[in-house]
Amino acid sequence: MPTIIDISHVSGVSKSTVSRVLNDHPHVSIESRQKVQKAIQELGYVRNTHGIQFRLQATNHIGVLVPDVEHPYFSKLVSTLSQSLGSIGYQLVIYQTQLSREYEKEVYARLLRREMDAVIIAHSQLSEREIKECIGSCTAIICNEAMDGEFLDVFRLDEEDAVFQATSYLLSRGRRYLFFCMDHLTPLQEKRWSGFQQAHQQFGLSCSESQCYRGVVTMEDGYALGEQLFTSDQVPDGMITGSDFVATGLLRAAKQRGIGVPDKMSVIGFDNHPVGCMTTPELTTLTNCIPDMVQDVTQCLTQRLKGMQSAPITKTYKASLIIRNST
Amino acid sequence: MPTIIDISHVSGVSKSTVSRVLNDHPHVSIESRQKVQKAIQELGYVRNTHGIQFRLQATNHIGVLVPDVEHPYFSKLVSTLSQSLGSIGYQLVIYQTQLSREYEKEVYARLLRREMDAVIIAHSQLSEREIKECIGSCTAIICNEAMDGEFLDVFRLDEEDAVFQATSYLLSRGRRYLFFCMDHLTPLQEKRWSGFQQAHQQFGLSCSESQCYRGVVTMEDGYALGEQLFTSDQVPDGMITGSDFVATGLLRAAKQRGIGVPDKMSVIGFDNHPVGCMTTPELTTLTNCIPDMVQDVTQCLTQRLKGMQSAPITKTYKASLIIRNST
DNA sequence: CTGTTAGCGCCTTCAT
DNA sequence: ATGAAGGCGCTAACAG
Repeated sequence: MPTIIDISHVSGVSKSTVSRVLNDHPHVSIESRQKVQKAIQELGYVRNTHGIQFRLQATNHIGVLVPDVEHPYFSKLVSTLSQSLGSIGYQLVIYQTQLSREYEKEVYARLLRREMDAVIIAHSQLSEREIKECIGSCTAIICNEAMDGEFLDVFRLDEEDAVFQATSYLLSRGRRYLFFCMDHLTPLQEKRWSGFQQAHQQFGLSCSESQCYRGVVTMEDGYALGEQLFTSDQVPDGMITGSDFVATGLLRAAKQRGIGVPDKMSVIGFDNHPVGCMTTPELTTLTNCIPDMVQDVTQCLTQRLKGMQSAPITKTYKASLIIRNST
Repeated sequence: MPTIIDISHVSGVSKSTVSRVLNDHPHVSIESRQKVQKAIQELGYVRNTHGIQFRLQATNHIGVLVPDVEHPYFSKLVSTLSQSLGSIGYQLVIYQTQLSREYEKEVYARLLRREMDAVIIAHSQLSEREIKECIGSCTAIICNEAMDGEFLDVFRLDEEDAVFQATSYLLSRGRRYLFFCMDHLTPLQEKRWSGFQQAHQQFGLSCSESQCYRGVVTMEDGYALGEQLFTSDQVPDGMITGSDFVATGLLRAAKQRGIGVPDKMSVIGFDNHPVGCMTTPELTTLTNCIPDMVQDVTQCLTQRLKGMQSAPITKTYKASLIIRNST
């Protein structure tokens, strides 16, 4: 494999000049430039990224922490992030935690070792303080997870408000026995539950922990929960879910158990996934904020990697309720 | 940032010994080991991955080429690959081509520059020969795409057989006017179309290009196609699709247009995604082979990266038809 | 078991 | 506009 030294020999200039040509520096004579380019052609030279990364102590790789990219929300997020970061020269490396705290810490250890230039945390099982302790002065941005922004930049949906909107809407339509399903247990999901509770409070109604189901993530989970719930003697008149997929599973179970939607029961999804338009009835849902969030995260990240030292930035986005036929 | 030199000073051994401790080499006295570990503690030393990668000329990063990770098939594939490779110390870097030949070539250029140790090609717009020309002696494995295995290792579903099975099944049940929808135009999709044609041939029936729709990828695409087809005067009595999502869209359109499934028309999906159990009727579908394929790809990749020089390996997996209520 | 030594390929000051 | 020189952090012969 030829190196810039070989190029410098063949082209008759110094390796400094070769490097300058390679990096499009100004103040290189056209003549030198051409000699170098000719030598590059002749020798079939390709730059060795390891040398560059070593010298610059940067990889141009950004890690992203997600529970699992198979989850439609996270695959959308990863797709959008990869596009956005790719367009400015960063590559996205996937780290699927599968909810393991140990694995998550391992990723932060890799960050310390400089295996990546920064990490985007879309899901975490640690507290913001714990994360900060793990990463030291490395760059990390919270994107999606509902941290407080005490130590780190945070970009997130107002989850509390989102579920508050959905819950209030059902309560305002006279529904009185609602159930809520959350995903994996994280700060984000707790905020959602809090929104559920607050809406009840606002209406002067009470609700209890027994109306909250945890660990309901997939279509199958939604279906299984529906099968259980709709054959019990405590059939709800409204369900608020963590994703359109879960809601789809619930609709399926409701149909099989003869529970009319929206007559007897309302169902609200989350994320405005296309699947919500394919169900019968079509799904009322909450929008997420992936496009805006990714854009802001990308910008913030580039600033931080350039060395910007300002206080942590927090930005919150509002969901909107898209009303279709399941409510 | 302390380096192994700092450690060697503090611990009173040479940097070689420090390196040996760091890499768990045998032939290091317990005494030295302890001194080094103590110094590492004291100084808060963390290894610098750039130095290691530079020295070893390896990144432990594997690229994966997909059209888009938002596509459920590819998000499943990426998820499984990431898990499998992660367990043996490789990280997965996403490259979404969005069907761009130029971008794909750019990724191969990065491979040449050693930005990654190898690339897994799950989708390509180039011929196998073109790919080989781009990557030279670098490591690339075809995983999913239907190449011939002339130059590269290939792990793939027998797409022809899969669609042959599906088509034959419908023809054997008396269906006579079938339509086929394919995804993006790639060798893989052409094989599928070929399976469709062969099944017709086997039954002594003819079929024409007009029965083949291209670029039908998402639920919305399936729905739009259904809307178009089912309001025309050429309503098919069977549809074979490239994914369960497309099939779901078709079912939706059929329902809206009053075309009974499976009475008037059969629909067959692909991939055995959970969504196929949530539709009405439940979807007949073809299995993919992601788990087996990923396992074999992982093994092959490690061999290649260890320097194995054997002739290209080709392995083909068979799909099986899962019959539910849409046929 | 340990230390010495020699780079891996590149970028970047500092001269000129 | 160009060249010389130094060094980023680490591993792996090699010699003892």
